[in-house]
Amino acid sequence: MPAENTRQHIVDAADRLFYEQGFEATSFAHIAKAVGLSRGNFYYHFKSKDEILTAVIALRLAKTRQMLETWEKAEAPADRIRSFIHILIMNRAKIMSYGCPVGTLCSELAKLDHVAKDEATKLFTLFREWLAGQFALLGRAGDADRLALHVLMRSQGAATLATAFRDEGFVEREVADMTAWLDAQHPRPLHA
Amino acid sequence: MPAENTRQHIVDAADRLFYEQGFEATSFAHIAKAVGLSRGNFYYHFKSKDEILTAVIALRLAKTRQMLETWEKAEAPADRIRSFIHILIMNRAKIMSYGCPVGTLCSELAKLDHVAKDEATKLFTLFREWLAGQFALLGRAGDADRLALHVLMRSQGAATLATAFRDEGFVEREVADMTAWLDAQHPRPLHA
DNA sequence: GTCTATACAGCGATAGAC
DNA sequence: GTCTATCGCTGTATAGAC
Repeated sequence: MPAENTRQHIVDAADRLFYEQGFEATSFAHIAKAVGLSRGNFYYHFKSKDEILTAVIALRLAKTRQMLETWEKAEAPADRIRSFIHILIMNRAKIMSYGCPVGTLCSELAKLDHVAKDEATKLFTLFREWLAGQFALLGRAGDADRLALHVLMRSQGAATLATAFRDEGFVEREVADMTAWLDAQHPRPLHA
Repeated sequence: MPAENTRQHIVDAADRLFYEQGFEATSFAHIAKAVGLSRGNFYYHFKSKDEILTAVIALRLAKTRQMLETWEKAEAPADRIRSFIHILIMNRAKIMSYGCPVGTLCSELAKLDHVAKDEATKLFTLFREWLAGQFALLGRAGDADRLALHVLMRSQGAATLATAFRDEGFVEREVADMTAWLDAQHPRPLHA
């Protein structure tokens, strides 16, 4: 297998395992087993576990940028924000088991005081700036960042409680509440 | 030193370290060093790490019940909820470093699929039912649980973002927003 | 580029002296 | 009730054969 393919398999497996088990709790053995590789061969591709983490964060940033670009092309600003909110519905099964991939990673790395914690925060910053951009397009340039943080805050709170209580109905109500809040933030076209 | 004292010292140290470093990342060596005890002697007091975790959760539940009781005695219902919200201000330094002790523990134990995860969720349930009780006293018995979850959700979201962005001003704005929201939920006495 | 073998530190946990 | 010594295992990481 070419090195690039193997490398990608490692990052994909690490991405999933870091999310599902946490960074600290995931060992090389776990990743190696998931990829079907020997532990020793690992270090040909990555010199350390931190290097894998860096690659995982870079992958998540790239995937997120791609998702946001897709929304930018297909939808109107208000619907783009709705798409963001609906991640909670789309991924509710995983969120109830493992929480939000961004929030839980940032929290874990903060506790570990890990060198990559600022890099992980960039995932939040990416959403924050994108959401602010959408609110600006909705005529709320003056408080776009505040509104963006509000959406992020509610998503994170909903995800954390969804994990703790494992209540699917709660997630649906939170999304409905957020959507109602969003509709109240901008003039809706009457012909919609 | 009597066994009960030593046991309490262990639980206190573990409580702090589990919060600051996470459960998985905290070893017996860390706790032993913090208490000033040898690793081996540990097992006289606790048979396993999970047993220490159980004791830590029980301690947190007891401390929380005590705090809520204190508020019940001293304040009016609306002020009790304000006291809850103001935990974010009181503990903002720790929250910016380590997140919310309840939310981060529940999320970590969920990822680990740990046997004690439901026990940790009881910390949330304690706050949830207490908050619902206060909203009921404010004449919102009909949707008290929904309002309680809303307060919990916002607190959790604010804590997670506070940890990620380490922005003290953000915490203060969130608390102000939540307080304004709270004031809109119940009729305020005009003579206040 | 992948393997086995291995180093060494640290983990949770145990045994037994004092 | 606290200690030291130690077990077996797993952790990250390396060396070198193929």
